[in-house]
Order: sequence, then C-alpha cells, then structure tokens
Amino acid sequence: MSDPSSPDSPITDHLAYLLAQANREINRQLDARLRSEGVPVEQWRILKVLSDGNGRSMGDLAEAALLNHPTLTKTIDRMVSDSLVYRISDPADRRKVLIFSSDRGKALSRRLNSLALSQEAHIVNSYGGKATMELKRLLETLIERAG
Amino acid sequence: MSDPSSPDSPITDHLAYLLAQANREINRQLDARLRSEGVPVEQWRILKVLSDGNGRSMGDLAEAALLNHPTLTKTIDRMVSDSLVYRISDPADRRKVLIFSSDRGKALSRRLNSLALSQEAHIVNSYGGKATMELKRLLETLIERAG
DNA sequence: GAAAGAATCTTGAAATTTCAATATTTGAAG
DNA sequence: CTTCAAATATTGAAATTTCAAGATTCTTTC
Repeated sequence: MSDPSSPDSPITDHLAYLLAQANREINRQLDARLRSEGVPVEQWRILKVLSDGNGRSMGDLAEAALLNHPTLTKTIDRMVSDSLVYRISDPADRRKVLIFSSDRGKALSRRLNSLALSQEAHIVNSYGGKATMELKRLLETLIERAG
Repeated sequence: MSDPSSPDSPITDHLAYLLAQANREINRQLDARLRSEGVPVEQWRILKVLSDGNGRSMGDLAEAALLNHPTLTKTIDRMVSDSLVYRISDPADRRKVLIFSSDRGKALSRRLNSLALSQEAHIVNSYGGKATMELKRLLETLIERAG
C-alpha cells in the first residue's frame, strides 16, 4: 500500500501528499471554528505564541508561527491596526523589533484558545486518544529529523 | 507532554500546529527539489494526478490536487499557457471541463516524479521505514475520519 | 416541455503572499 | 576607529489566492 517507489504509484502514497491533505482538512475545521471570532489560523498562532506575555522578535515569531518574513511583517501590520499586538524596538539590539500582545490580543487569544481546544477534543473524540498521541509523537520526530 | 487542555499549554501540543509544521517542512524540501524544473508543488500534484492519461473534471481535480475551485482554474490557465495540460468540454455533461495532460506535461511529470521519489527516499532514510509507514497509516486514518 | 432549482466552472475585484531589493544596525577585521 | 560583511526587518511590485457574483448546462417537477 504505502510504497511510492513503483513507477505508477498513486499520489496518495506520498508522505508529502498525505501531510498536505491532513493539514488542509484539519486546518479547514479549525478555520471554521475561529471564524466566529473573524480570525484566520495564522493570527491564532501568532497570538498563542505571544500569550505568555513575552515579546518576540520578528524572526523568532516568524519561525514559531510558521510564516516567512515579509508575510509576517504584513500580518503584524494588520494586527497592529486591529490593536491586537504592538511593536517595540529591542533596546539590546536595535535591528530587532519585539512584538507583544496587547490586552485586547490576550483576551482574544483566550477565546481562540478555547475554540482550538474544543476542536482538538473533537478530533480526539472521533479519532481516539491513543492514535492522536501516537500521531503527535511521530510528527514531532519527523519535524526534528527534517529540521 | 501532548496534552493541550491545560490553560497555558504550548502551541506545539496542538495537532493542528504539528501538522502545519510538518507539512511546511516537508513541502519546503520537496519544493527545493522541484525547483530544478521550475514547477511549484501544486503543479506537481496536478500533473501526477493526470499522469495516468485520463481526463479529470475541474471538480475532481481540485479535490485530488488539494486546491479550491477558483485557484485551480487559474493554475490550469497558467499550465495551458505552458502547454502542460489542455481542456476539453465533457461531451457527456457540458457543464464539466475535462483536463488532460499533454505529452509535454507527461514528460515533465516523469521527471518530477523521480524528484519526488528521491525526496521520499531521503525521508525514509533519515526517519526510518517503520516510522514512515506508521505515520502514513495514521494520517490516512485521520483523513478518513476527518473527511 | 417550461420553469425553477442545482451543479459546474469561470470571472473580476480585493486581499494576501512572495520575490527581490532596500534600509538600518551590529559585529569583525584590519 | 573605520570599513566591510552579516543580521534583521521592511518595502514595493508582481504573482497568487480568495471571495462573491455570474454564466452555462443539466435535472426535476409540475
């Protein structure tokens, strides 16, 4: 079944394809939930990363939120307009810009987190706690090796 | 570790995040390989799906290539310009448009496939055949349940 | 067999993302 | 201490994606 080395193996045998498909599906479900707050998944990731109250440089934040640099810059522009985050030039290294979550951003983050958790619970429910844990473990290992 | 239900669990505990991260990483690697042919991953998926010589309707193709409808329309526009695929109105149902791979598209598809297979081999190599198979199995199940 | 509704695809405008180039600041080398 | 290279972030233009609306064809119902 899962052997893509034969000449005409279906695309569904490729790990890259299965990952894209699973990601698309789960992302879609998450997006549907976050829509009640009018926030795209990327902004949830940003707010969640910032929710510990610490600031992050654009570089670190881009890495953590899975966005590339220019995309993050423009997303942060929008979030600043919406008063969800703010920028402060890093005093220790003025090339850097630190991003912080505002109070408004933190409040929103809490609501989003509860939506995300309810989705996670839904997955665990239909997919099984054991399988979910195992899948997470394998994904973590893959990410380690691939990074 | 992998329990996102505590109030301040890190984002890395969310399945949605791990999937996005793994997908991003693997996609990046694949993209780097396909770049030698100047083709984005989405077009590889399209060509691969069409590589059996059969035509697909835009709807079926969108589903298989993991793209939404308008995006596929415009991607196919570009690929038609590049003589990689062509459109034929379905005689049996003229609402439908069937997409076929051209000879040029098929030749390209073979080259891309070999690049994709080499990436897959590379993953299996560093990640392990057992883990790869297990991961694929879990992803397939997740996709089934989530769909 | 006409009319209303559903399915399929495309379009145009708007929003977003990406690429390449441009500041700005820091670190290193001479 | 000055100059050159590296690191960081942003910008503007171009490419892409998305959203909402529109066109065409089919199907069902009366």
